[in-house]
Amino acid sequence: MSPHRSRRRIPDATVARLPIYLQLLTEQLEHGVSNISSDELATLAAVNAAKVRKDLSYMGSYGTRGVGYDVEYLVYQIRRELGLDHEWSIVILGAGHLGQALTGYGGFSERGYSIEGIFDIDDQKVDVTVGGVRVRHLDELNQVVAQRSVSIGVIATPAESAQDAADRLVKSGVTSILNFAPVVVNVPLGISVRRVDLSVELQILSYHEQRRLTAAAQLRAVAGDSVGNSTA
Amino acid sequence: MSPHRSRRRIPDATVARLPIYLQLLTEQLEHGVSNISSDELATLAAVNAAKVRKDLSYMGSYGTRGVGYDVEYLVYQIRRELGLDHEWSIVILGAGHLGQALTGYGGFSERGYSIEGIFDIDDQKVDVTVGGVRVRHLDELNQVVAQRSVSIGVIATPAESAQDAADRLVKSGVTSILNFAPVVVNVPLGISVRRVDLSVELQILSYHEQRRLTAAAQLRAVAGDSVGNSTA
DNA sequence: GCGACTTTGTGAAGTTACGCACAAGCGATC
DNA sequence: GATCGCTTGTGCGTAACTTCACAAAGTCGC
Repeated sequence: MSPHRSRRRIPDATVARLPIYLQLLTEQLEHGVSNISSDELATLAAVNAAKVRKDLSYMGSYGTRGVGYDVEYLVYQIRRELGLDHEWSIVILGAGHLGQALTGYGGFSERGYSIEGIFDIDDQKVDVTVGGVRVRHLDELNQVVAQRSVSIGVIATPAESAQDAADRLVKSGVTSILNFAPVVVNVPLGISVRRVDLSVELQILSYHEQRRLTAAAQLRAVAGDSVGNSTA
Repeated sequence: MSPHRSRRRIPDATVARLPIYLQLLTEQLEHGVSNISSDELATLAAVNAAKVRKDLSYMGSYGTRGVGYDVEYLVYQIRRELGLDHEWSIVILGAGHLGQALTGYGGFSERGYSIEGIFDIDDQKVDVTVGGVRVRHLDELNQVVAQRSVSIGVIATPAESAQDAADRLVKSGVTSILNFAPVVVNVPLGISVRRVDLSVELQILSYHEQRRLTAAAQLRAVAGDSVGNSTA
């Protein structure tokens, strides 16, 4: 997939779990926990302990046998691996509820993402301040991206404006895009896009709920059969 | 994992993709496209065509060789499989920006999720109307869940209130929980929880951006070496 | 109706991820 | 400083997922 690979490649599945570990470990650190075993971390993350150890081993071996891992050092290593050891400048396009929620979402600044600007095309929203950040007009995007060397853009617009937002981001020089709008946006080669659809997880959830319900119904039907087997 | 399995089990990886297909197909339908090939759908979803065909085959074989798939029928089948052929009643806990964004998010109602209530513990927020829904006090939760037979609860509270929200949801009788707060919540056995951390995808994105940057730096270093090897 | 062309459905091969099981290593205790 | 208990790091078998490749099955034009 990726044409570039430095010395040790970390599996995608592991990369997807690192943020979870990082969050749990940071939490533990705040609670004064300075050492943790793979077993404990596995319980917190609801995964297998061997998986935790293998995941962590991709970053080098930082645990002590018989003891566990130093939480602070682990946090440092994961942050470094994820590129969170320096600030990332990001911009948010769309100052609706979602844009505002993202701006106010502590998880971003907490992890080293600095919101350099939130933009909207609607003059009504421009100049309003949300979460300490003044909303700017979309026309100022290029300037801000260039000046603050922004490399990541977040699309929080309605679906119909998402492609336009993506185009403007690309033109401004952003190289990675996080798309919260429920559409697939087209971008030139070399630009990374990741999509987050807030309703996808809900649908996965209802799929399982659905199965649970039908399974229960079938059990009832079978039980009924074995008693008065008239409905063969 | 799941103790129940009806006739044909659909792989998790496929279930996770079905919502994407559904959304793309619905979009196509709106554009007047009535037939689609696995190849076209694969391009839209940015995946392999064989994967699309295999995914769709788990729901039974609804395509026509030499022609493709009937978009409308496919939409119907996916919806049925995901349990979207009937309405799901959901409640949202937390009326902050995220809760409001979710309430106003078209993707929910569009797919058959009916927001039966949005709740907050803060009296300041209670009785305000967001997205056509009046914010209620958390104390009314049990009543609404019972009356409207709600089975899915969404947590959109700050991290520190998430566990309390989960407890209240479980007590009220909800059996599936979608958690947007960046913490892991504990629930009794038999309750499904899925977590969505808005910053996880951002971290995966910056991981790749990071790698891209270091790969480029290494290339420059190598190029520099071969030209004027003074910076060994 | 027949041949050329298209696209599905799916065995089989290939790839990635998971988890067991255990040797290796570290700390503590006497 | 040897023994014991605990936890890491990882080789390896297995499972899940992806992709290839092609026969089967359909359409279309003549």
